[in-house]
Amino acid sequence: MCILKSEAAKSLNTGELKILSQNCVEVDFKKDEVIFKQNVLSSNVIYLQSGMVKLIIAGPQRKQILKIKKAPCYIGLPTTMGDKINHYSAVAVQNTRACFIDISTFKELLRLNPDFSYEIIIELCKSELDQFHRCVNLLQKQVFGRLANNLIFFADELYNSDEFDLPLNRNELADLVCSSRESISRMFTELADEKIIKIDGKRIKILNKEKLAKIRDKG
Amino acid sequence: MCILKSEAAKSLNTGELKILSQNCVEVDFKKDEVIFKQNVLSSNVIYLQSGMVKLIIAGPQRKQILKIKKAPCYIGLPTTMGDKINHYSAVAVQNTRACFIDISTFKELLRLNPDFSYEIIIELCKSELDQFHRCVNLLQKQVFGRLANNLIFFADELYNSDEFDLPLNRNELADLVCSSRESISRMFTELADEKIIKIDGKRIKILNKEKLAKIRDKG
DNA sequence: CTTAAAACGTGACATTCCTCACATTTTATT
DNA sequence: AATAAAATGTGAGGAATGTCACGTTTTAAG
Repeated sequence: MCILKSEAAKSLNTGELKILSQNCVEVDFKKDEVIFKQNVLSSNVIYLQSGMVKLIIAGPQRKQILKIKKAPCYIGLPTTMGDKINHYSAVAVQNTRACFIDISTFKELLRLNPDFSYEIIIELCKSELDQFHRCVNLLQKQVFGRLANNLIFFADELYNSDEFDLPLNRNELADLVCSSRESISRMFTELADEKIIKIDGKRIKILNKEKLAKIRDKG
Repeated sequence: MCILKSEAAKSLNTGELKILSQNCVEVDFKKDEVIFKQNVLSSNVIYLQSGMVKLIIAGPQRKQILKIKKAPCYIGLPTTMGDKINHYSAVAVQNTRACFIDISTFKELLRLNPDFSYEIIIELCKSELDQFHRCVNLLQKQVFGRLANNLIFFADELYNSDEFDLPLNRNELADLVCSSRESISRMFTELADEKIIKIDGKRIKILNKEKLAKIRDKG
């Protein structure tokens, strides 16, 4: 049963786990499949078992990739609990397995088990702090710094390796750092020219992480 | 007792309210006084009884005003529960009365009362959704749109009036919309020239709200 | 009331980076 | 393999806006 692996679920007892297992459906998604959609009624809390997902919001001018999340984690907690309607979409960037928990079941568990609630509260708080930092970073740095920031995030947080396949194409990278496809292209070639990264299509290898970190930090 | 007025506190019973009242201190702050400070150990959840507060984070290049919050509300919930150290500061922008709740008391209440936990969860979720929208707005709009957005926010959400005294000076407005003092100045004069607003020092009167809303929406 | 300090307004200039246009490469489809 | 479609790279030009410099106004302090 999927959610068993969740931190928060450790605090559930056998009876509660049974409730959960009876109201929880596992679904597989292929790359680019939509897991939930902005403006649609939200009725499930989703726990990612495996894979990776991008959260996308339709902004006033263009779409914006809010963040990329890797299993294991919850997705859509704020949008499911915070409003009746989804405020953003979730799309698989790899093959992904997700566990859909009915919202009333989830609420029931929160009510039954304060420890579970507590874990969820901590998770929400951390996520909001994270969001503050991400936002300030995007706002105050120039495109170069924002791109470097994300490349290092990919290497350190998503793939645990300095060589990886980009989870996004150039257009989506632009949507992630709020720039344009052309600028991303230009910066990639510049980073490659300076031997900071090596690029081959979607394949990225970070050659000089100190320099890249300097670009990230200087903005 | 201050926190009685909180939505979440409605779910507390008499015994729980007693615990709360015995571990809760009211403090008054004058304009510009610091309520809590970034990078300092966080040990209290704060409930604003009256007044108004700005949340400020030190960004990579400059300071950033995350948001302005008006009583009654909690402040610092994410930063107190999400980490040991404050990730941002809170400063009064008016005379403000705040209720400091010891964090262990707060956690105790969360554990005792699932309804209270639930209310906090909902509040955190809404706040994160809000933060997503604010962030995307700041990222995708030009300075004009961001400024217009905030002027309308001041009028509609903070003061419930189209005439008000700005809670921030020009420099702080720049920190709020991530721009420069000079740009804010120039935009104010331009908005005044077009008879969209009337300015007299800190006093602002919105003369043509439709036009202002158009500027906000067009970016 | 006087004076210093802070806040504010405005012009000139430089920089970042977006947009448009088009060529090239890669991927998908038949 | 041939063709279409999508993704990518690159140059030129322009718009938005930050920075610097300086003058003026407002506020605070003595």
